[in-house]
Amino acid sequence: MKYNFNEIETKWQKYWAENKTFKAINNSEKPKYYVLDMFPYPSGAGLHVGHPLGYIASDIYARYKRHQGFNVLHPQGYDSFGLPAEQYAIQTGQHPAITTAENIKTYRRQLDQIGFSFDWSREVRTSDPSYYKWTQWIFIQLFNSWYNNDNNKAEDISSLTTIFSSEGNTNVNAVCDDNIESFSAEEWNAFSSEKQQQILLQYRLTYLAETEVNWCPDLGTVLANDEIVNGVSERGGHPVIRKKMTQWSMRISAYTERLLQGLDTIDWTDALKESQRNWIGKSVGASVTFNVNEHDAVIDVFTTRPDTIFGVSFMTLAPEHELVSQITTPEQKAEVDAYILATAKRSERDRMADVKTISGAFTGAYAEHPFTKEPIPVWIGDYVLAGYGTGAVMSVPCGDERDYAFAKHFNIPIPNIFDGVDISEEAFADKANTKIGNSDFLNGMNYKKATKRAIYELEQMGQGEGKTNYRLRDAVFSRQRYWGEPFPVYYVNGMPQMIEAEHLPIKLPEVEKYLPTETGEPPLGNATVWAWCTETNSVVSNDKINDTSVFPLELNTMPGWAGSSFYFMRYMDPENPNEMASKEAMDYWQDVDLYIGGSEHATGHLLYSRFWQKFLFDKGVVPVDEFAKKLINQGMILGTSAIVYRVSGTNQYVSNGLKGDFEIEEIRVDVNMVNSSDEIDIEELKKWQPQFNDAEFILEDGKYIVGREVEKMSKRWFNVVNPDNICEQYGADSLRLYEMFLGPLEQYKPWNTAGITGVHSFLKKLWKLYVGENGLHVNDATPTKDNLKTLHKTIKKVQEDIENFSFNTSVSTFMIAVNELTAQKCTSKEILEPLLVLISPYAPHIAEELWNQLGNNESVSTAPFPEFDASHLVESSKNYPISFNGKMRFTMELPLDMSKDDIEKAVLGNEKTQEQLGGRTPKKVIVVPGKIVNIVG
RNA sequence: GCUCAAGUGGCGGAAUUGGUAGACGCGCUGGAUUCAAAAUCCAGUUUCUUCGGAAGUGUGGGUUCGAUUCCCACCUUGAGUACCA
Repeated sequence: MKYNFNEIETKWQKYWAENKTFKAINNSEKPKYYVLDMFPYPSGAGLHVGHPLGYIASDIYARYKRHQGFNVLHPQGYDSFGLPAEQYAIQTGQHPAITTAENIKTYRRQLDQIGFSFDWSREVRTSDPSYYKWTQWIFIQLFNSWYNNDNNKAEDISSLTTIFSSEGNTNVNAVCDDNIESFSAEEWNAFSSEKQQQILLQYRLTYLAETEVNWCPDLGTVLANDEIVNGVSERGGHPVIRKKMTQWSMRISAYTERLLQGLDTIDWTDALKESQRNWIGKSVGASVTFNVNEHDAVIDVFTTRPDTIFGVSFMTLAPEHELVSQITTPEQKAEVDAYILATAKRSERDRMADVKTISGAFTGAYAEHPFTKEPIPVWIGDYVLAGYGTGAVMSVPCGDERDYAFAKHFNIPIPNIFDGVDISEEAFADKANTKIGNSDFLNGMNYKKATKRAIYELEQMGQGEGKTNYRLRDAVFSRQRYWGEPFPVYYVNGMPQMIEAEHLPIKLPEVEKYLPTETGEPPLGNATVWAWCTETNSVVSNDKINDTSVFPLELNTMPGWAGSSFYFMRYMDPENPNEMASKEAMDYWQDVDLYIGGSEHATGHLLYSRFWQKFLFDKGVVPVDEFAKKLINQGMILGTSAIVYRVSGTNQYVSNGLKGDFEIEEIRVDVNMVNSSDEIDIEELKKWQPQFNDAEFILEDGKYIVGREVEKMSKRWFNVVNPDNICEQYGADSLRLYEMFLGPLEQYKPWNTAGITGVHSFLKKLWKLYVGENGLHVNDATPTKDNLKTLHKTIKKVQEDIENFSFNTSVSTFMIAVNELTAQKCTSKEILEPLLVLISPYAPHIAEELWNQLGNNESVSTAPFPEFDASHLVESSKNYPISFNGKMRFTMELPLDMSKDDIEKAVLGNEKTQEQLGGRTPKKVIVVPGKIVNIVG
């Protein structure tokens, strides 16, 4: 009987689906274990071999945990709202729901053929109304909450209005907008309802505000900070400009400190934690207020070095700073205006790229130093960013490189306030080795002391206070797109109102066109049935809008990260129509034990999810405030592109080895036309694209050899390898083993189809170990010592590997085990049966088939993981390596229970040792028990 | 610029309390089988070598009887971040 992988794999995939082998139950005697993958966005291109890498790893772990007796939750679903489906709809008019459903079908087929142990009964789709009902529900919860700094948690908005109506807002310690006017209880109660709503918006955890946002004209939408890379949009690389718009925002700033501290409680990689820390960007320092001379104005600055306040010799404002026009003197106006114009013309990107050029302008105004009362010139400069801190800095040229360079460039004095430090060449920014001088009451103090004292003095004068600043901004939550969650919001007199939870979901309306309207409104502006009737509590036609009961609905939709910020909780109870998930389900599953996914989500999905989880925890909805205990980032599988070389200006193509003699252009061609020796099939190439139809080829040794380049697997490089082909040719088990065998999980590694024959022939050998020409040749023979040794060292190694996520090395371990057992002619069931359990997480189909052939009726996945017995590995003696002066010379068999002294005697009495020593007496003999004997002569 | 990670055969990669470097696989070489090919099996495969050995884990130092592993400096590559006051 041959190893017919196609037949076996189809058979068992069908069996698992029909028997619901991997269905997880929400209560069990067994301990729970939750293994989660980052769910995919179902793109039109389908899966390539790079996509399943993380899924295979998590599947191995999930199957391993089942063998260990855990009740395992291992779900999968689709992040199915998003831009590509919408852009496809704009081009073709096809409804995104239809294309998305088609894509999901392809994904499901491709995932199924790899043999994952997902519990598909728990599938979620973020674009499904029964799912986004809960996305909308969470939005309403956020709207109805404020953040109380006194007890450090989110509270219901009703507790805030209670305080307002009894004592006003002066004692409220909340995370809210800046510049809130204070009011008394009487004033609050006298405010109109609209005014009250306006004020509450400044406290709510999601709020509507006119803010400066990142507007991407080409995409026709605003973007969050994490969707912008190097000043252009992450998707498509379009330019992004700053623009003031009224938008929904999420008050994630309320959670900065808890998001930071929570990182210490979870087992995520240091790199990932570090990038979240950087993104949050905490810096501790002080805010200082400088009075502007001859103006009724103050400049607030944030500084991390209040200890250097006596070193201030000028101040710098961002060119966009609101005070600039107010304080600029008539003489300086022309220069300042010209500078502002020049910087406005430069794109964000130019400004970032060019950090060396120093530029700025003097406003003519002076501020007053809070202690010395000296006048300080006020400049503007584009090295100060409007978006960070207050958009103004106190410049201390002796202690900051940028201030130093600016001062040098404009000939501003550089007073030295550091004792015994030479600042004639560069600034001294070292906090640790500072002794302050020339600074009145700070003289002689170190950084720590001086900082404390300076803040104290500033507070005494009412000119400043200790302050912590964060880089993390509130997250803009509106998108001007069609294919996203609609907001459960309608407007009465311009004020947003929430639709009551019992009327959710508010389903996405049908539209004729998916593009924004001519007036710049989002695509939902094209909907004709998109108004809310408060009498019937339903969506009605726009033409019924009146002032009393029918109101316009919000036209924006939610961003991509909304639906992915709680899906891991919904998996626990995905069909529940009454709750996001039942309390029993959440109490049972608690959180994700192992989360595997790409590191590109470090500052997006993974930060927002933590934010929502903490909020839902505050509200008592979820039982824990970090959703994933452990997280692993899998690396990427790269493609190996194939390149042909066209001789410039001709239709001739030159082989790789000869290209040096020509002026050439590189053209990437489909890797599937190239064999493992980098030789391309010329006939296929000619047919592949019209430009090659009558091309001529300059060959080497009668062949055309392509060039190779390792890069991201992508359609545009024609280097995509489809898992369908691999499964068909070698089987899913080969694919699974090979993806693991390629290298460490976290690493980036190139795909090379040629290498798969190694793991494939291993599976054939494994099959042959069990099945011969005339059927199964496994019997009840008593295992030999060698059999047991092979089995148990394999158990030990595989278990260690899985627990350390070193899946690549256990594939080698299996190969060695099968080779050894084959050489030992092992037929013993006692050995061969547990071996299948070890292999089944990696290659489940073949394991299931052989397990079944051995006469088991239950799935192999229900079998316990074999127990390791060290006694089979213990030896009575060991080959000790003997070295002379550190050089390995020979080995010597010695009993394991021998004492140190006896080993020394035995070694020195040995003939070979005598030979090595050549009559000399050794100075020293070093014995490391169980390892080595070293003789020093 | 800063932060982090990594540098081992032709290639992917093994090797952790510091103890025989190159496991396992690909590729390559030779052989068996075959009319031939594929498949399969066997042997070999770090480099140099006067066949005794010698050198060898990015480079240069250090600690140690002994270093791929620990320490210092440097070089290279990759990732992240970037005027954050």
